[in-house]
Amino acid sequence: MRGLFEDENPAGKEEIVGGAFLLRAFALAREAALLAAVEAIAKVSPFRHMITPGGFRMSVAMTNCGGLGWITDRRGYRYDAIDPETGRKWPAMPPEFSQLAVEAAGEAGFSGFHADACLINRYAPGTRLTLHQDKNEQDYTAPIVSVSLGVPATFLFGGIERGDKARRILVTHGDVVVWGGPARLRYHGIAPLKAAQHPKLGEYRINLTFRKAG
DNA sequence: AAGTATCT
DNA sequence: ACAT
Repeated sequence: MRGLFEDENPAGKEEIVGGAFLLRAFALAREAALLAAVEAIAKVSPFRHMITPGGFRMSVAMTNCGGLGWITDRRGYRYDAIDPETGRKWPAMPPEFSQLAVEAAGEAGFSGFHADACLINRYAPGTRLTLHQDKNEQDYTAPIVSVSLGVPATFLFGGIERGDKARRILVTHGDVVVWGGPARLRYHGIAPLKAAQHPKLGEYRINLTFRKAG
């Protein structure tokens, strides 16, 4: 039974499939620090809509922090230490980000996770991310840690092949999804965001995705 | 194809 | 299906 307010979801761990876990409300107590850090990062490296190799503008607005940032342009997908929009290094990974990532990974059974990249995605109503694999990282032994903030979204969690049936999981403010090991290369995405309002983020959803990219 | 168009 |  859901609470009267979306943010009242009780904390808890649920295994989605082998190697993938939903940590409900895991980041909730840190929302103020996380949102302040996102705001500071976006002042240095603003959210922008990147272009896919196919020449399409992504509906999700993105920025990064950490030693490496995920980027896409007509040449392909990759990680780079330099923000192509500013010509400077991505903002440093805030300590509260690193701490959240290692703790969430540990809670899911992946000890010693040290993220060197954090992709920050901003979703407006209607924005989506079609099913894809995270496969631009150097090795796949480290898990992926995905933190949801703001309006609720439907997280799509599929299989190893694109055509595999995807599970639909409602992720709300403060929820964290961690996947690694046998689930590391599973397809995943976000269904078109339904219009809603969040007290702190208005119409937006923010997602922090931590990786060991290098 | 981390996106879009088009068809059932 | 398409084919950066």
